[in-house]
Amino acid sequence: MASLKLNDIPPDIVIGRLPLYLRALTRLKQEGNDVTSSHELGRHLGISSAQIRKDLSHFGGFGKQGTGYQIEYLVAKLEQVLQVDREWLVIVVGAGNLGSAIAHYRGFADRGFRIAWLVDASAEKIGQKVGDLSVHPISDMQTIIRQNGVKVAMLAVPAEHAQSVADQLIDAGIRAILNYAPITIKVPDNVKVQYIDPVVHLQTMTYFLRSED
Amino acid sequence: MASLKLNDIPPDIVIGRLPLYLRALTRLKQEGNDVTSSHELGRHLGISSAQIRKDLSHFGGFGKQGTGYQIEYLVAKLEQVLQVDREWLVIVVGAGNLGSAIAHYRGFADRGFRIAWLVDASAEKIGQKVGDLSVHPISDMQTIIRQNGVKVAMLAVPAEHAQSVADQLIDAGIRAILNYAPITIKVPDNVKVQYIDPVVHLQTMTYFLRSED
DNA sequence: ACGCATTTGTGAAATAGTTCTCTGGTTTTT
DNA sequence: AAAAACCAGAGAACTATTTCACAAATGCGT
Repeated sequence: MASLKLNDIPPDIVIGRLPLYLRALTRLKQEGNDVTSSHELGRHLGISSAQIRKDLSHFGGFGKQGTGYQIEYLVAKLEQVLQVDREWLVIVVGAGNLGSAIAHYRGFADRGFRIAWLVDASAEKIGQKVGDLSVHPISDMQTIIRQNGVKVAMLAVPAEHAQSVADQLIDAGIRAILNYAPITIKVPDNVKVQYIDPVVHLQTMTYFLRSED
Repeated sequence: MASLKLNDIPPDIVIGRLPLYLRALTRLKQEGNDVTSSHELGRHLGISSAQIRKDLSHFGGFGKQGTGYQIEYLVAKLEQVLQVDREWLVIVVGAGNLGSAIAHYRGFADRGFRIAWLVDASAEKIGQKVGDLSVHPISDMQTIIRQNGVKVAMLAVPAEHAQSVADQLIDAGIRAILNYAPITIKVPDNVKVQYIDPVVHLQTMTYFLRSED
């Protein structure tokens, strides 16, 4: 297979920046650019050029001295590194306002993810149409995951149900959970979790809202 | 004023964890606990106890040897540090699926924020009811911000409009922007920005979805 | 009253991450 | 054709962050 050349073990924090590089590069491409440099990319992202070069160097030499990076090539490489050079099927748990908004969002498709199922616990939601999807009962959740080999889930249920739903997801084979519930969940080492809690971001910012300028 | 005792300048990364501590503490309180320890809190959050003690020590000694932390007291202190011991008025820009989901979400109120206005650029949305709010025209945005001294905004517009809307927000007095658009925006030093892009989180996780376990 | 188990806060040590600086190669300008 | 401007990659230096380890304080059980 020899899928990916690692010059050493890249720190997690580096992995977390790669999607940002990918996003910025895609935009630069859309704007008509064919090549870019660590300096230009850094300017777009508010990151030092040295950091970008160092980050990329963990995965191989993608650039050319004097020229910079061929955007198309670098995008392909980063997609390969992040394994989004394929399509991941995603199941969304919770068809409330948030789950529905996720199901409607058009921004997943061209970045490696297809929202393929939406499940909910409440009887009155079952069968309802949300965008292209119809809401499935949560009792079918594990079957859907197992039969389709789903590995990625988004969790948009109330905090009090997040842990038990996560347990069921993992039991059925889910290995990556994007958790919108404002609570830390416990998962085994072989499962990844990321969190989205807008209030955490807001509270981080209000800390700095002291000075009068 | 002498509002906050700082033993030294706390790193930004520490500030980013305080909302997580606050969230976990609030939950512990709800579950009927009155005191906790750095060890217990760390277990809930998947963080070492030493880190929690070190983080808190930047703002003063909130605990008691042998006993731990009085949750109510620590919550009050953290709210004070983060300045969420008051209510921040928030304006949401963009009344699409995402903006609407934000406007409906009940989780802001008890954590320091009140979603008070929802504005949108498209004529057909103006006047529509979204939860308790009605959609205002984006032409009123700066007036709303100025007249009410709004400092915090959430940005839920398409990527191509994010920068220009941000510029207008900042011009009107906004000092903290939570940006849901998948693009990095440029802001002056005295403005804080945080980003929420679910795809970035998903792509970070798929990197690790290599091994078969 | 005393010993033992707990627990904080903290300086020191250990890790981790970022920036600097230079080498070698490329492109553009004159 | 030479000079000047660019640029990636990488080791070294530097800075930041986390963990360790321990003194001092508290509460509990006997």
